[in-house]
Amino acid sequence: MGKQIKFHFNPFKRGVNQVLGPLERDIMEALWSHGESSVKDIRNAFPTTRDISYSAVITVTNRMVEKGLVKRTKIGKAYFYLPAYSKDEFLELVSKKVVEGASELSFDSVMVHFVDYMAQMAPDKIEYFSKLIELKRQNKPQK
Amino acid sequence: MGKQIKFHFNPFKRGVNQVLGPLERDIMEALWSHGESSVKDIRNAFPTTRDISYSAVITVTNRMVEKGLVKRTKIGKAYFYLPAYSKDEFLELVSKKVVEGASELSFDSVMVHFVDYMAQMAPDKIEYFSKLIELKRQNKPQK
DNA sequence: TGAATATTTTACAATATGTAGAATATAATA
DNA sequence: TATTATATTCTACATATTGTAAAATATTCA
Repeated sequence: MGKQIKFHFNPFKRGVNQVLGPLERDIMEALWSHGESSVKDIRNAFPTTRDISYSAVITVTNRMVEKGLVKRTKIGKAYFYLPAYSKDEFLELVSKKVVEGASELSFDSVMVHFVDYMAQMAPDKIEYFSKLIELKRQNKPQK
Repeated sequence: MGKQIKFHFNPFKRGVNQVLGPLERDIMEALWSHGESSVKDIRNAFPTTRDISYSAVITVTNRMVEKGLVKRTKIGKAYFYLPAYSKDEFLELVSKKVVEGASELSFDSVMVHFVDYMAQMAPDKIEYFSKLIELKRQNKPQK
C-alpha cells in the first residue's frame, strides 16, 4: 500500500513528459533539484521563459499531492512541498508499471522489440543483459 | 508514412483497454472479429449488455477513422468500416512504441523489470530469449 | 412520393490538465 | 494593533479526449 501513483503514459513524448504535463513536469523538476520547497521556491526555480501565476502553481502542485506524487508538510507556519519519490524512483515505478502492462498485452512483442531496441541503442548492454538472463536461467527450476 | 497512429497508454488497465476506451474497444473488437462492417453490423456485434445509440457508434467510429485506427470505404452506396491494422498488428505497434518510450526513459529499469517479469510470468521463455540475445551478441560488431 | 435508414451536425457530460482572478487567511511590520 | 504583504483556497474558464445522443439532413427503397 502506498505506492498507488496513477499516471498515463504517452509514448510519443520524451522523458518525464511521457507521464507529466508541462507544468507538472516543471514543478516536479523544481522539487527534484531543490528538495523541500515552498510554492514560491518552486516558482523561482522555473525556467525564466515560463511566466505563470502563483495560484496556477499551487493548484497543480496540490493536484499532484492528491495523486500521490508530491507530499505537503506544514513546517512551522508555512507549507512546504517535496517529491514523494526521487526522480529515479519515479522513473523506476513508471517503467516497471509500463513494462508489466505492455508485457501482459503481448509479451512476445515486448521481448522482440526490447531486444531490437537494445541492439540498436544500447549494444554495450547486451553483455550485461546476457548475464542477467543466464542467472535467471539457472534459477529457473525454482518456480 | 502511414504508421501514424496516436494513442495513450494506461498501464493500470488490461489488454486493449490500456489503449482504447470501452466504446472504442467494443467497436474495434467488432471490426476485428467481423472484418468489413457497416455501423449497423458493428452495433449488432456488441455484447447484448451494451445499449448504445446508433449515432454514438458512428461518432466514435469516425473519430477512430481520424486517428488512423479504422478505415472507411464507400462500397456502392453505403459506408463500410474496417480496421487499419489487425489486432496483432495493433498490439505490435503499441508494444513497440511503449517499449521504445519506456526504454528511453530508463533503459536499465526496463531491462531489470523485463527480466523479472519474464522470470515470474514466463519462465519458459527464458531459454528462447537467451538465444535471441546470443544472436544479437554475435551480431554486435555490425554497428 | 413517402417511409425507412444512414450520415452529419451539434451538444452535453466527465475527466485531465493548464491557467488565473477573487476571496480569505495568515504573517510581518509600521 | 492596524495596515500591508504574502500565502492559501475557492471558483471558474479553457482545451483535449472520450462517451453519449437528439436533431437535422441526406439517401435509399418500396
